[in-house]
Amino acid sequence: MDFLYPAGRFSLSSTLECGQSFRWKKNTDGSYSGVAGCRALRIRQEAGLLCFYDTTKQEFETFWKNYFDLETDYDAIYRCLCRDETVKKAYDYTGEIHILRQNGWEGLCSFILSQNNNIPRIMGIIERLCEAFGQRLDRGGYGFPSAERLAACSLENLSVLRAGFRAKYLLDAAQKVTMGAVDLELAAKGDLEEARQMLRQINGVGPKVAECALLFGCYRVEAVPVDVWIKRAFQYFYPEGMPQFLRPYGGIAQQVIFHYVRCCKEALPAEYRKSV
DNA sequence: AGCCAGGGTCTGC
DNA sequence: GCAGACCATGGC
Repeated sequence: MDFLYPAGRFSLSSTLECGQSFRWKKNTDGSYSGVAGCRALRIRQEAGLLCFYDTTKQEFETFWKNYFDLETDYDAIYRCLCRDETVKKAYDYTGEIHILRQNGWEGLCSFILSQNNNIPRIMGIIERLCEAFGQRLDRGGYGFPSAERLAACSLENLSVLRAGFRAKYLLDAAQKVTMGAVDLELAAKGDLEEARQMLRQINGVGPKVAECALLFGCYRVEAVPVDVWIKRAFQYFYPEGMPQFLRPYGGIAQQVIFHYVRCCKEALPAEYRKSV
């Protein structure tokens, strides 16, 4: 059974393609198929309406509404953020990106695997990770494997992922989460600076990966990951630093700008699209 | 062939 | 504190 929901200014395509989740694939008919947690979904947006395929009102209300963050007042957030010229330009290009309320463990793993890597390959590694160690789902696809399941693996077991040097980082994360040295529930609620330090105990988790895990895995919207694109973009747009008033939603501002400068060739002058 | 990809670690000044 | 080599893999 399908379920329809009026989505206001929400942009499904930008939200799913802006690089915050690696589990959604666009189908030839324009819909998207993906898995979150242990649930598979096909979804499309048409004329402002979100169409959830093969789901129920019940599942929408208890899961997908929260996952797509449809109850947060993004109108108010973007009204504030768009007082900044750069965010306004980016927003006009990308539309209303939501921060997905993804699982913390999945977010951590995803961005450990993202380091020095490109998005298509990250998607492939995560797909193989789920196929090899996750749970097969009724409606097709595979759930994301638990930390306990991965902690029981050896490095050789993970060789099927072809994740390269990142495999050992994944194992260390699985072990520390399983042991409780890293508590992702706490990272979602507690002091942000303490959460950063906790995550950076993990081998292979530096400033950027920690920030991504916090923003995209723990919904810490004040966390601002700085990768090479954001570094260049900020040098160009914010030579004096990001305006203070953006900070409470700095992660959202960052994400809109990230998607904008990557997708729109005119967003940055050529000398800022390559190193410094 | 060589460079790059949503970086991090380790070494050497 | 900071630059530079190195890390696996795959696409262009």
